[in-house]
Amino acid sequence: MTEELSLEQARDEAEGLTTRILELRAAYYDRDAQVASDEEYDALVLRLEELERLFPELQSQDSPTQTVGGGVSELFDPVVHAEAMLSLDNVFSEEEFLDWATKVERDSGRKVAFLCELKIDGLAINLRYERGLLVSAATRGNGQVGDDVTANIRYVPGILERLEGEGHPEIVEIRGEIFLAKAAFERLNEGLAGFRERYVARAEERAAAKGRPFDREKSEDAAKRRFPALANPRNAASGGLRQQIEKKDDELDREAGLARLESLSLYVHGIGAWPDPPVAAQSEVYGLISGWGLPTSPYFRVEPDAGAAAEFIRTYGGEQRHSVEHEIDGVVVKVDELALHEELGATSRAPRWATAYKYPPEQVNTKLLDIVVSVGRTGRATPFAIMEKVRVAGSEVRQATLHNQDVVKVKGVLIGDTVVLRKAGDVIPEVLGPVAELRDGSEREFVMPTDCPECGTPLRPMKEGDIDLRCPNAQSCPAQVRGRVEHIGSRGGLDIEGLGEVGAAALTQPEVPEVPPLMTEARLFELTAEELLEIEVIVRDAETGLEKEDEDGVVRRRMPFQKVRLEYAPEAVDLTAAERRKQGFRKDFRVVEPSAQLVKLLAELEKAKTKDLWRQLVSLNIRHVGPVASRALAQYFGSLEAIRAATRDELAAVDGVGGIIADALIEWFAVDWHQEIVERWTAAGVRFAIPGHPGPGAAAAAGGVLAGLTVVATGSLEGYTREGAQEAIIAAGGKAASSVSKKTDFVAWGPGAGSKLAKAEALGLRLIEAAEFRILVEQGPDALPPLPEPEPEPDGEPAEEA
DNA sequence: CACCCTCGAGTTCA
DNA sequence: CTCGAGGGTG
Repeated sequence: MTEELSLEQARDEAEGLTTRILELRAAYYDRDAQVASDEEYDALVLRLEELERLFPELQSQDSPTQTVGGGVSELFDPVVHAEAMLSLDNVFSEEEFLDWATKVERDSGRKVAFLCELKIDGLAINLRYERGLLVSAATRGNGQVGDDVTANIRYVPGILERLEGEGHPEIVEIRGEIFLAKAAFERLNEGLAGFRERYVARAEERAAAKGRPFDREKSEDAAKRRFPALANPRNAASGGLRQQIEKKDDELDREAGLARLESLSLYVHGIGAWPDPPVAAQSEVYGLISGWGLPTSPYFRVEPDAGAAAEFIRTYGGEQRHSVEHEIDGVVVKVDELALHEELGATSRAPRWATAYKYPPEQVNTKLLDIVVSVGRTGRATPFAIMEKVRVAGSEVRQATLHNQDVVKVKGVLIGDTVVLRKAGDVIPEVLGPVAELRDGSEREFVMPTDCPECGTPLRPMKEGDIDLRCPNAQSCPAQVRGRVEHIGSRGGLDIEGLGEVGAAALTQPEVPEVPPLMTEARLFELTAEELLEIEVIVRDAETGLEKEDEDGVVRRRMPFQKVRLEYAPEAVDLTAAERRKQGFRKDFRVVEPSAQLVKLLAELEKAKTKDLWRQLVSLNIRHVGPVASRALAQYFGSLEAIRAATRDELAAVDGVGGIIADALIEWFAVDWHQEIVERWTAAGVRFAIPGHPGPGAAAAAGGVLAGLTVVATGSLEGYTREGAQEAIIAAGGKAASSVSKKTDFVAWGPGAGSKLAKAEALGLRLIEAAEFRILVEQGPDALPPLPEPEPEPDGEPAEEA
């Protein structure tokens, strides 16, 4: 998909396609002569799907791609709506919205008030009442004809068989939205887990009764297929309403089906054709409907002008979006005055007096192309999803972790599935689950490999009962060595420039046969320019993946002191590790364009030899020994030799170190190849000591202006790097904590501060900014300007002022 | 036995 | 930056 397409072009094309598809469908349902071949129809739908993948914001619930199996399903009787359920035109930005509002005001020739309401991400429904009695409930379908779901709808709370109150017309179509509230969605998913358990228990009983053997695993799989976890509220609502509830004779099936229906909610938001309404404004219609006993949304407001309406849109697009009980995909803005509806009229597909402001989707559908397994520095084998690139919550996502094989199973995703993707906490991509309705049978199950994908060693759990599988070949598994070397070079470790992801891969990847790679990190500090100069990689064409050749033959470039740009190579994904290496791919990347920088890396390595002891300790990659424990140990013992010589009790005596960490240290030092690392690093000149340290047990002279105080820094503090701020706190004798708790004394914050600042505010902690932070670490807390007396009264927080 | 904290892993962005 | 796991501390 290399086409360049603007959003506008795509939208125009999608609208054309939508119209054409709906026409064809209508023709089909009117039993008209076939106006197009099935292939032509399919091609239209395919193209629309492709556009919606490229531009998820074009996707809407009334899109023909969202109605399964070509719109109105054969499983349900068709219902012809008395009045067509029009869709709404969409706007995607404040600018577009204001343009629309301006036009409406101009066409109206007077001041217009707008009714704003949250657009629920659910299913549109049309309820037909005759003489106050519910006669049918239908989905929107194609706008003209929908699916009859009357049998199901009766179980949805809030639906009335008979309208209450007075004054309803003889025949009335009431439009609303069926949805699953977020909390109900959570509860329903928990409930489904219960059904799975009951299903398995029943299968076991039945097997026992018949004296047949019982295969628990198989039964659990069957339970998962029968009562699958639900991916997201919208799909769950849609699936729930489209059950064949009356045909379910199995007790569990029926019960689960009812639970799904009873979890749904309804809000009504309009009335179909109604020639002489007794009210003058749309907002009053809601009062009327409420009077008949049907639920209306509490999230609506009449705004006096377009500016106020835009404010409403902004409010619910931001912070408030998550505080609403249900998912929101936008705001519907209607002209409030009913008389104007007539005047403004409608186009063939949408009224002119209303528009839908669409928020950027937080959840999108995308294709799960593959599930591959990677091994990290600790040897843990982690499956992750490779998806068709898709934009979600403001960035493009292609990968998401699936943690382990159990999570893959629980989520129920198959390779080839269309999956629902979101960003948890707006940052971390997460696969929620499959859209099972869109399966075509070509999907296949993910099988967790039994062997390490990089070194072939059989994977196994570390301890009995562990879900995580690990590669036990810690010493020489390329993935683990690479990971450890990268960790050594990282900022939290020895902070070596040039030894990041690429550098580590280049040094450890045993892909050039004539040069021995770093088989473990033991040789890291013995590297010489001569040796490094030998390492070469084959340059490949980014398009074809073929080896590049010049007049001397295959082009080879030197590594790793040559800067390399890596590019994602999807074609490498299906290869085994050995094949990948042979073909010159690094993991799933290919080398695109090398260029020079060696001396720098060697100089950096040289510098690292005399860096702080705690950094060197971190670089040994000992379980549970991160920067904090390392600092404590380094400060207390003063040298690696002293730590190595210490007993378990002596180690555990250090503040912040307990039995487990002590054990981890002792076990680490007992391993031969670990000792070799220490020996060779020492021989190469790594200092492993704090110069002038008096020796073990000499507790750090507790001093400094911040003694006994805990400070957390968050966001960017002017004049400090993230690291620098921590150093400053520690240098002043304070504790630099990584998370905010009520034991925190000060929270220094700057631009970009996130949840930590929010938490600090909630806890009522003392907040300081960069300038005050400087005073704090240089002169101590007493030098800070006094806190203004907190007003005992109104309106909470004092405004923060610079 | 509660907290509260750190570790470790994963991800994408500027 | 966030989460879960599992550590340490009071």
